[in-house]
Amino acid sequence: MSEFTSEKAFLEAYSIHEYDVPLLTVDMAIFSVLEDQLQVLLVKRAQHPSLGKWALPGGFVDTKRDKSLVETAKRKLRAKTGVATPYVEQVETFGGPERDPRGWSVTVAYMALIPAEGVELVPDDASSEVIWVPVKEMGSEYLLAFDHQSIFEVCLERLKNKVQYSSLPVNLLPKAFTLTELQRTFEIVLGQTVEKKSFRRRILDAGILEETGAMKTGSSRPAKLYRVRPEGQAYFFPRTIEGKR
Amino acid sequence: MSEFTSEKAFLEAYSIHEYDVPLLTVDMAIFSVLEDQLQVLLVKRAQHPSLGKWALPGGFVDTKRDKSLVETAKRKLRAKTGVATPYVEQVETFGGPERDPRGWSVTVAYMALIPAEGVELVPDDASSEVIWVPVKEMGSEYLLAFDHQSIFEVCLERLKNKVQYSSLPVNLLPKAFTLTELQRTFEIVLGQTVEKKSFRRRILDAGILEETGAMKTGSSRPAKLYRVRPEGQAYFFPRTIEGKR
DNA sequence: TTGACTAAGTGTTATAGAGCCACTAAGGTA
DNA sequence: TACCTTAGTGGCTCTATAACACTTAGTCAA
Repeated sequence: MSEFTSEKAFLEAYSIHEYDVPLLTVDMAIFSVLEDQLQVLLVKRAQHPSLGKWALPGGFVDTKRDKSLVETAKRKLRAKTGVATPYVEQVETFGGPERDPRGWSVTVAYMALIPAEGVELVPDDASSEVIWVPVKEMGSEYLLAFDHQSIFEVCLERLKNKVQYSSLPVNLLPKAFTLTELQRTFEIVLGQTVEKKSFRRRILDAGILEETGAMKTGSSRPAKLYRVRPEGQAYFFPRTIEGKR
Repeated sequence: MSEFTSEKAFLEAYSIHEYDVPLLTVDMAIFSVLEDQLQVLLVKRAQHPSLGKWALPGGFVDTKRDKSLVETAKRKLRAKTGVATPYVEQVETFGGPERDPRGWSVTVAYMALIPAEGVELVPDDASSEVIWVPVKEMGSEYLLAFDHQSIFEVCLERLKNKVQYSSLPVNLLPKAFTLTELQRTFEIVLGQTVEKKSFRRRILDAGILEETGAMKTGSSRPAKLYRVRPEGQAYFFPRTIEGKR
């Protein structure tokens, strides 16, 4: 039932402030590979609540400018890292009365994958410090604000899961890379080694890469350089990596 | 920076109503199989806005009672169908300035799978009618309120995708069922036939079912009845169903 | 120049879980 | 008792994976 006869009358009388609305934020787990380790980006909060604590980057939707939730996420990411074209994926939305001291709150969690090279971490007025932390050190060394530890764990699990059947890790590498570098990146995210021939066949047969034409030279046999085709950023393989038998 | 020295002082001065917060709702695509067809539950809105239009069931979080978002979803589902233990999965969260005439709004979309038998659809003060609609008729026959058509499509796509590598459709059947009935349910959701032997091997080798001991008799050879083991409600197969060669 | 070293890249077989299809089994019914 | 229908199986092919030894192409030091 409604006491309003027309929708127009209803909307004119409507004010969101009369209702008990939850607080809404967007948080991100931004992953990259540095120094042969999977790392996640943390910020030190420069604002209440939990001022001074480490947290996943995030914040409020700017209802004046953001046209969607993923825009909010990308805006936050760009502010911290300068990266304009990340791989971004919505992971899960968490809500409850206890997760934020300000009351019933909801956060939409995203994860992002970016290449480490050329990224410069920049603090802003919401965060006094911005750092990369190896995921292995999470949980012990760094105590996160709110429920960010469990949000981080969900994002990490999602990433580790997807490595097994998708090409997602290509988004962690620079524009051109060798197959060995790609394999190493997969291994770092997976947490185990993979067999060289199987890996190369899997990637090459998928047709998600193309040769740049250039070679990477070093102290041994030069390696072909590849780049990702547009459709290769989120390719799904017909089977998972099975791992050792 | 913050003008408050302590978090306590900050929280005492904090009022959510000073901020431009988005509207938050929870919506659900509730699926079931009736009359050999995959169907989705729709409600006719009894409230502004979009009064009188068809929509996915959903509504606001009850900040007094709900302890999490999935509780909100389950509460809505139970109110409409009476089903207390559905399979529920969060699908995606949608937000934007245009999707609701009341302003910048966010909806957390869930999908649910329930067995059709024994379900009684009950209207309440938010919905004047509650009906099952075959998914094939969606888009043409029923025009949904807000952006519910595209939310529905995302949920349907997620379901169709997951059928290929998970046991989710077991949640669409009553407590005991035959392998042929299970196969038929998979085929209905998949939208194509599957090969009998492969299907049985796949399901049985997974160890997600157990025999009830009883048989289903009819006008031909009796069939063994199975029930789902607890871990079988969301089992993931090592490979997808490949389909015809 | 050459041989050792290193990392890139390949040939080949084994394996697991899928598809295919014809077969047998067990009930009803005329 | 013959026949129909659906349940359930045997055994083959096919495909993408794992395994592992092998070849190739560069650097570097003697």
